[in-house]
Amino acid sequence: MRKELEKQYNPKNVEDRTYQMWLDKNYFHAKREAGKKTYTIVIPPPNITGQLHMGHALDNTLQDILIRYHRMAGYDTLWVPGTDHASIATEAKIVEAMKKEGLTKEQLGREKFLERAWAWKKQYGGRIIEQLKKLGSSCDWERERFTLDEGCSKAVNEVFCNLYEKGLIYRGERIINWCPHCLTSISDAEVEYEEQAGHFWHLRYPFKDGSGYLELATTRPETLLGDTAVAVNPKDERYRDAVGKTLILPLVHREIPVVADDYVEMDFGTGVVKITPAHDPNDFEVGLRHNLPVINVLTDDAKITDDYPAYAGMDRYEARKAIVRDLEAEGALVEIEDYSHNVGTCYRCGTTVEPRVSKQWFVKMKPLAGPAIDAVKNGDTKFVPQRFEKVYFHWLENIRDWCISRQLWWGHRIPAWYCADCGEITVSRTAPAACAHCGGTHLEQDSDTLDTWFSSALWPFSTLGWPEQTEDYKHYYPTNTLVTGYDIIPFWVMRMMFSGLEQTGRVPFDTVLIHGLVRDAQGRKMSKSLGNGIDPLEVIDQYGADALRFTLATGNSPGNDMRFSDTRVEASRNFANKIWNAARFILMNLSDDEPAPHIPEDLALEDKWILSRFNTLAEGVTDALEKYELGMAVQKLYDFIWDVFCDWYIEIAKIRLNGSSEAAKQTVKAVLVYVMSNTLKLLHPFMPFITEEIWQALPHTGESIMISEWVKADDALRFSAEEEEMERIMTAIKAVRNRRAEMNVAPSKKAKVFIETAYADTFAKGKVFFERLASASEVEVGAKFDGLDDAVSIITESARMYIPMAELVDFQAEIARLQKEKAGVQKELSMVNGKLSNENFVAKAPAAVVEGQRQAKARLEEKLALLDESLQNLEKRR
RNA sequence: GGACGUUUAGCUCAGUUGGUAGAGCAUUCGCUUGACGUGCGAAGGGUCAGCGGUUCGAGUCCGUUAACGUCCACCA
Repeated sequence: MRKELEKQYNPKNVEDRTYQMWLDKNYFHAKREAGKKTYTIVIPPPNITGQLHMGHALDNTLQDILIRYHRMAGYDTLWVPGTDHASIATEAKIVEAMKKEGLTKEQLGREKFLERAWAWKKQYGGRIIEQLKKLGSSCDWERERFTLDEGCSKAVNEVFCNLYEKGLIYRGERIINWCPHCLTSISDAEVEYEEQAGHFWHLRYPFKDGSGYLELATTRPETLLGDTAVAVNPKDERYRDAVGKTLILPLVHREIPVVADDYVEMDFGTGVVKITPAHDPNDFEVGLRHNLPVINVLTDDAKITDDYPAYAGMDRYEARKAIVRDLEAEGALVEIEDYSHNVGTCYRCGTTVEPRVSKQWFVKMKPLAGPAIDAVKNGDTKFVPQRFEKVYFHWLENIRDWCISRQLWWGHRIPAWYCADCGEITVSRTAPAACAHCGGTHLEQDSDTLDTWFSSALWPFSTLGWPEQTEDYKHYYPTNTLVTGYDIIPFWVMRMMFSGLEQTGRVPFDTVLIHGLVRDAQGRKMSKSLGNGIDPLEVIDQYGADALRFTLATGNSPGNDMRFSDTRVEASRNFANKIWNAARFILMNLSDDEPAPHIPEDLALEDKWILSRFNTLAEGVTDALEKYELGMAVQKLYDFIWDVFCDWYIEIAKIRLNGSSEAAKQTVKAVLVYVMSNTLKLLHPFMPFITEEIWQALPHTGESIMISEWVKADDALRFSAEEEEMERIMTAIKAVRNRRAEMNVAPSKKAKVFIETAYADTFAKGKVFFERLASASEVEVGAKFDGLDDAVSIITESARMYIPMAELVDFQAEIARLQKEKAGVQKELSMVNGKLSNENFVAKAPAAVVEGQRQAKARLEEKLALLDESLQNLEKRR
């Protein structure tokens, strides 16, 4: 007994069961099959802090489409899943949770804190994996990884030591971005700039010798405490004499020099800049050039240090007020001006970042950036769409050394030990027993951890077992496609590229497929603070995973943002339902012993037509997938299934299914099954659940659609003559429907149709279609009919049709209508003629285009002749 | 200041080797059509942001202007 399908598709009855079946059969597992080409994707590992959002849903839908397509197309396909420990984000969440219990990190201690972190990982890491499964992601769960697991940690240590040994990692005192809330350094990429309204405080610093003042302006008066110089441009005539003189720093009354440095813009403000090397990156550089002292005035949490008793313990904004007040009292404040400027904030918590001099670990970037740039320039890795190469190049070409140490506990601890005896550093892959320099045993490991992106950078190879030369690594590395959002290029893509090249000598992937952001229906970025995020799981619950996937894949072009709205998901849900009902119809007509899909022998016109159209579809979908045009592929499928297969072929198929010929029934059933089940294959990467469910219900060979063979275009299925014949018939049917609708004739009112045509053979084959699709009670095809002068006439390029409904004919209106139609045809024809009589066009345009125009001309002329003839007849009658 | 993107039907968007435009939704009209009203048939609606250029031919290539958006830089 064939399964009775419900009238509407209900994804809830299908999805979990189907996914479990795939898991049970182990279809997602890559088996390192000999002789097969490999196709590998490593997942951008979601943070364990959050849950799946629409961005993940898009990212993973695209990956799953590519993975499922390649698996069917015969590749040994691997999708490596996993999660990211997200050091700073996770640690912040745990600290926050602890705060509610009245606990701090320090009270708990490192070890206990890490226990909590691992418990967190277990709980939330697991949740996100479950969510990926709900989406239908066909990841190889046996190969699931975590950035902080043993293997990845080993890779991290290996890379750290390797770079250190090559002199590409160093420890040094530099100015870095410090987050006073997260209490850690962050990298340049982790700073977000935002425009803030602020002020310009104009100050004057007196010369020591009493010869007056230098006036300057600052946005951060509190840093005055750490000023160690004032700078002017060496070319600035106004201050030529001032250079080399000594100023008295207001409030502090320290003596500071006036230096000359090109960094100062003469045109901006007064052309005088106060220099605070400890709290401004540019000033730090100036300080280096002029050997200025570096005076740190702020604590970790951005409070004034005890060195300045008047302000000690005040946070930077309090101190600012106090200092401004005191400056005013001292007469050093000239004026306060409103000023809007960009302020760096922590991408994690939004706190204003404090540039700060601090001892940190860095990766020397210049030697690593070069090969990463070259690899994209010479095409070893390409971006889709290509324009994102520019973002990539821009970052690498302007890159500064990467600050990789973080004052956090949750992460890979830096494999460096400090010797209490000699003070030297020992960097080692495993905990050293003794100092490498003096042999002392009083070693203490660096308390810092590494930037979370340090381990992410190794993800394409660390997940495959590197640094061991594992079978997986040898088999699946380099990977093929990396799918990610454009916002993550500087954080991740770039770093994977230089890490892969440096460590493995090869690019980590050949293609980077970039997608945009998913925005809400108003085009706003989905965010927690706005509360406008749409939970993919709720969408799946309401409409099904296939509908969500289809929505995300459709009408989306690479690299562009997309808006997400319910009406779009509804359209996708309706599409799923349409497919479901097409299948239901086919199944209704099948017997229990229906043979597996095959192409029968005695094909009718419409069979050849649909097979030919299907063949074109298979070719187009495959082609689009190969070119990463997923939106194109899905559009082609939608159009074919709905407009071609359902609206035309199934309707026409009903004629034979209800007919008396058993042979014809077998043929049409076979074609229905063949086209349906093979179309489902093409659709499977996009809508895996419904396609599996229907495919299983249809006659089939094999266990599952997801491991069935991809459909290849086949020249034996190209029937261009039949396609043309069907086009003529379909155009005529549409014209009849159109005319009837214009005249408000109810479909139930059937009428005889006479078809005058030079294509009598074609229309003879299509006679029955008119009955089914154009409300014809009877159809006659002939070269010429008489006595139909009172009938409604309809003219296409291939035929003149008459419907005898004299009561509906108004001759005046009819003449006007035909004349209008004639004018239209004439206009088109003169355009075509214009082209064809243009020697340049005929000579230079491709032959196919010229030929197309010739055919168009012929068709238009035929139609024009038919129109003329009808008009003459009508004129005569009047 | 620099770079990039967007500007196509009322709305949201497709349109990839240049051959004078499509979809979904919305609107209007008609439909108990034996798979589906989450449906069927039909209709209206666009000088493809403006200007200039290349070309036989430009939504598509080049230049330029404008609006909007994003990223980068940061003149303190």
